[in-house]
Amino acid sequence: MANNQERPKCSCVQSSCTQLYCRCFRSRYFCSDNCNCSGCYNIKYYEDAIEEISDMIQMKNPNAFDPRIIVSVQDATAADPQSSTSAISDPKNTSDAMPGNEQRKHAKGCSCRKSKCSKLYCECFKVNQATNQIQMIRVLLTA
DNA sequence: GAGTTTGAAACT
DNA sequence: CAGTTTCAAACTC
Repeated sequence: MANNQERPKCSCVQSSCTQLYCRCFRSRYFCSDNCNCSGCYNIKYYEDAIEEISDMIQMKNPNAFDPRIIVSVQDATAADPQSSTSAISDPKNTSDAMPGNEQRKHAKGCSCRKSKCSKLYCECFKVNQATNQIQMIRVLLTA
């Protein structure tokens, strides 16, 4: 757990990594040494400000930081045998408080036009790829 | 490595 | 709420 395999890195210039443009910020990671951002405020030192800004954004758009986790179909059977009755297809089930159980997968559609969601331009595609890799690793570990 | 394309976020 | 602009990343050369 010490290593973050998937640390989103960014190259933000204008946003100071304080807007959702920034992948790190949107994923709620602090920018790291691997980032190429300039004027970055998304670091531990400015944690206070970041938190404040995040709060502001969340107030405007509660779904702003929702990870657009998508699909990961097989995961449902393996990790979540009992609660398959709900949560996924129930938007009214407030996603607010569910500590310790983050099996919910709400897909937030993309707006891809040209790439047909088969290029990394598509955020859904990216998430799928990441999920796929994680599953592969999990399979390897389980086997 | 510089320039283009692409889609998400921000803005009007 | 639809159209436009801004932004950072994926892609191309």
